[in-house]
Amino acid sequence: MVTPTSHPPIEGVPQVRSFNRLVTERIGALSDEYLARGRPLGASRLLWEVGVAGADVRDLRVRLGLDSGYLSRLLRNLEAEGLIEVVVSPEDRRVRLARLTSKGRMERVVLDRRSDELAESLLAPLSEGQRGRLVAAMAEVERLLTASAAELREVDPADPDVAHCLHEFFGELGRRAARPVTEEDVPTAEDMRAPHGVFVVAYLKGAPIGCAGLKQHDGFAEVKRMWVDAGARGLGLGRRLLDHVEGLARARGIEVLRLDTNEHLTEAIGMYRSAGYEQIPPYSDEPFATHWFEKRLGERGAGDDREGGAAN
Amino acid sequence: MVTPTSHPPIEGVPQVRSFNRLVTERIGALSDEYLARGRPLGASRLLWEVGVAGADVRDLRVRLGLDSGYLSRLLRNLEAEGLIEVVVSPEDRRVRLARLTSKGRMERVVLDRRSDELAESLLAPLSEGQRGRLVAAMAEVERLLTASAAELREVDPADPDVAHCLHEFFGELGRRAARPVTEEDVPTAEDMRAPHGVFVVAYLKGAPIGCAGLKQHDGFAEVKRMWVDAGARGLGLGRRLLDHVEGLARARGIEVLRLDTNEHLTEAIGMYRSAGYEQIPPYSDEPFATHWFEKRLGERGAGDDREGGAAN
DNA sequence: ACCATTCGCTGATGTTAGTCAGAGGATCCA
DNA sequence: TGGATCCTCTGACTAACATCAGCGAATGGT
Repeated sequence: MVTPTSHPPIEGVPQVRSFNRLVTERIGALSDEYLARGRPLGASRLLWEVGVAGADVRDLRVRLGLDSGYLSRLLRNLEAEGLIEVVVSPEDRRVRLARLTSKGRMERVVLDRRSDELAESLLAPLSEGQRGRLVAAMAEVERLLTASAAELREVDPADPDVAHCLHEFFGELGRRAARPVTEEDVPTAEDMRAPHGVFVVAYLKGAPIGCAGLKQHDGFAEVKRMWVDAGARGLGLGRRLLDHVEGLARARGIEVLRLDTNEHLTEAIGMYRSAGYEQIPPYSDEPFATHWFEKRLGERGAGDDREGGAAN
Repeated sequence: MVTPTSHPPIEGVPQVRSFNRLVTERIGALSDEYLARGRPLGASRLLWEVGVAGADVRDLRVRLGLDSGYLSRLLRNLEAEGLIEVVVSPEDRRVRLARLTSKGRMERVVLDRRSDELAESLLAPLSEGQRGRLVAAMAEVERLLTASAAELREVDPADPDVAHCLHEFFGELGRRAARPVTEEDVPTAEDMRAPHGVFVVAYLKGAPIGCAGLKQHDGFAEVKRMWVDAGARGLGLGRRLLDHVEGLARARGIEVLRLDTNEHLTEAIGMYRSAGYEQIPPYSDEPFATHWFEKRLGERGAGDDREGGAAN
């Protein structure tokens, strides 16, 4: 799935390797020590994932990425310890529901405490100032690794994930522009199906968190439905989507990209400008459009050195 | 071993926990995927540790923290794959020496490449600027986690680690002061044995990387032999050692601390001043002493909130 | 009413990781 | 020279972490 760019060497690889080594050793070893309470670590994780609200077994399987049989066994072990109980779901009697017993809830509290202690054991030896810097640096690493984990995929416009994205997109547009948007106002992405267009969805841990579409016209192509989930902003994902779509357009020999947007989407407008788009007169009559932009795609230049054009 | 401070809640615990979760999942899962080349991960790690120069089995056992029997088995597996060969050491025929065959060296190169690819796969989706920030933040996390992993232990002055520290200390002192120091000039730490003093050594991964001693006199105590290994500077270890020794002194009811130092140890002098030590007239005639300092220990105040006094 | 599918469970089986006791040879020290 | 110690290996064992095939009950679509 991941195709590391091969030719231009990426700066910082040794530092990343060194980080990986240190962090997996230190954090990994400590986690075991703190969290395996006489129980296999997998069971502790499972206990945690069941959570106070309970969860159905199907979800747990997906979340933890476990084999159905294996999970079943783990559940029975926890059940034997009296920490959880598994009952059939009232809605679908094939589905089973795991939830914590009161003993299980107590154990979960203990686990929570142990997690805190693990974190404290890392912070405790440091001075006040060092702690602050460590926490800040960890937050930065976390943000950027999250950004890096986002994956772009070309998706068929009929995919439910596309509908989700468009729904969110128009929902926000309506809110920002203070114009109510009903279900029927939300268009499909059928006009961006295969030969005449592409629809790209950004995923994080399997959930769609952004999108962008490309629609070909005569002599130019149009970038449409640029959206990034509110919870995933600030990760540079919008720019990445745009770069990706531009790469796809370039690969198809397209030389001019256009797009329209709404005056209330200020961050988007800023991003388009900084990506080299210039404002042009209206070329469409989309309901929400207030600003129109255009960019000539030259040869791949500086700043385009990622995502490998049409790859991924 | 680690005793998390219990009462004053430590800031940043949730952030650290979140970081731990993300990093173990993301890096851990990726590591497996990239490095387990059809071989158990442990074997790959071992192959790596044997290294181009070869290593004797005893060292490997310590470095990887493996059981003697288990390691033996792993070695035989690698041997069966034709990746290493194990021969008896010429110096001590009990000891066995593992070294890579040419096939093993090639495999190690592949492993190296895979590690690079792992790192690249994290960096590749990011923009130039994000990469720079990620690498910088990783370096910061690594430095601070290393600092946090350093462990202070009270050690008997006869321990060979103490000799090592003093040797390094006087070596550097001689170099800085441009005055040759012979083996005989290096004193022992016998005057800091149990009831009349303490000697504290800082360890990182089992290796001594710093020290500080406390010697009790009438009416005051003296801090002596403050040293931090050149490779471990900038981690705040000097200050931590000093704080720790002050805590020990306080616990013994000592109210006045003195120390002498040499004009060429400028960082140390800076640290003493910032820790509240004030310059006083000479009180000793140590060969290298050029500056003398004193600090009155009051009640534990701000900035002393770590390491829990005499604990650890 | 039927069939395909979904869901969870069970049994069989395999690999990885790790522990423990002790054998056997080599070395060190008194 | 004789014990104590060191180093490695073997055999026996265990726990954790899976994978796979198939069963039986429930469900949804036609």
